Amino acid sequence: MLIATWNVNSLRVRLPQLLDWLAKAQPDIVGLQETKLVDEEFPQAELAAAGYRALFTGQRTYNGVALLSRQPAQEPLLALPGRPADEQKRFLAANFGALHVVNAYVPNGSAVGSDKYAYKLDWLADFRHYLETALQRRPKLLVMGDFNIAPADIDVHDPAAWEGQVLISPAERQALAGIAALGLHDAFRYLNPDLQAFTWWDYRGGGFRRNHGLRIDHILVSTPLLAACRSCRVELELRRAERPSDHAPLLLELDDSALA
DNA sequence: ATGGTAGCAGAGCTA
Repeated sequence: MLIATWNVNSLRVRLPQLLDWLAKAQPDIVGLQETKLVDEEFPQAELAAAGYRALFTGQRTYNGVALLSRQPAQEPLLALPGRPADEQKRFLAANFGALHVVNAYVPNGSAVGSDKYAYKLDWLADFRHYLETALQRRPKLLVMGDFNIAPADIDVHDPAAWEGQVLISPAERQALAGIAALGLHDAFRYLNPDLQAFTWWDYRGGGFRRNHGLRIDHILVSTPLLAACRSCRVELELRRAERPSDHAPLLLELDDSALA
């Protein structure tokens, strides 16, 4: 089975690309971030026609996440437990057989030391707590999304230029390491120990053309799923497209035994 | 060079 995560940066704008890509790549489960759509405007019919069911929780202008799947999701969860009811729409979870799937849009953080940076670290603490409890109930756990954190210097095109900046700062990396320490493994790095690859390139300054990117989108898998991981790669074609998202999809090929 | 581009919304914020 194929599992993918993609920050679409407006599902309204990217829907034609998404539908083309679903038909081509045939993923089984897809986590989307930054849909920027209220639920009433979610393109449920178009996705159903393409063979995908959808869980979604959206808001206007900012945030919004969706979880697409060929098979129906079980026990959907539309918000991160422990956060206030009026929270930003950044979290979805559901079960597919034995597999517990989490899709997250981690706050960007704006700038180190800002209020948004503090919000990011606070959100990550609650996120970690959720994952810790989820792992106890559902040991086959897959966590995907836009984490807005580059785990190590190999994941940064110019670590010296980025030193101390948001997305790579020590506190953010420690928060991600704390999640990894629960027993959640970075599937891309596990399968490609020395490969440099990016999932996001700034729209500004010809970032993609110059390959000035970061690897900030991730798929984490719990230890019982490691043996089922076959391959993990970045879908660069969608970043090359006309009017692209600033992120490219990340795909994980997982043995079907993961569902059992 | 504290810029640059994209999306939403219709000016300024967020990324």
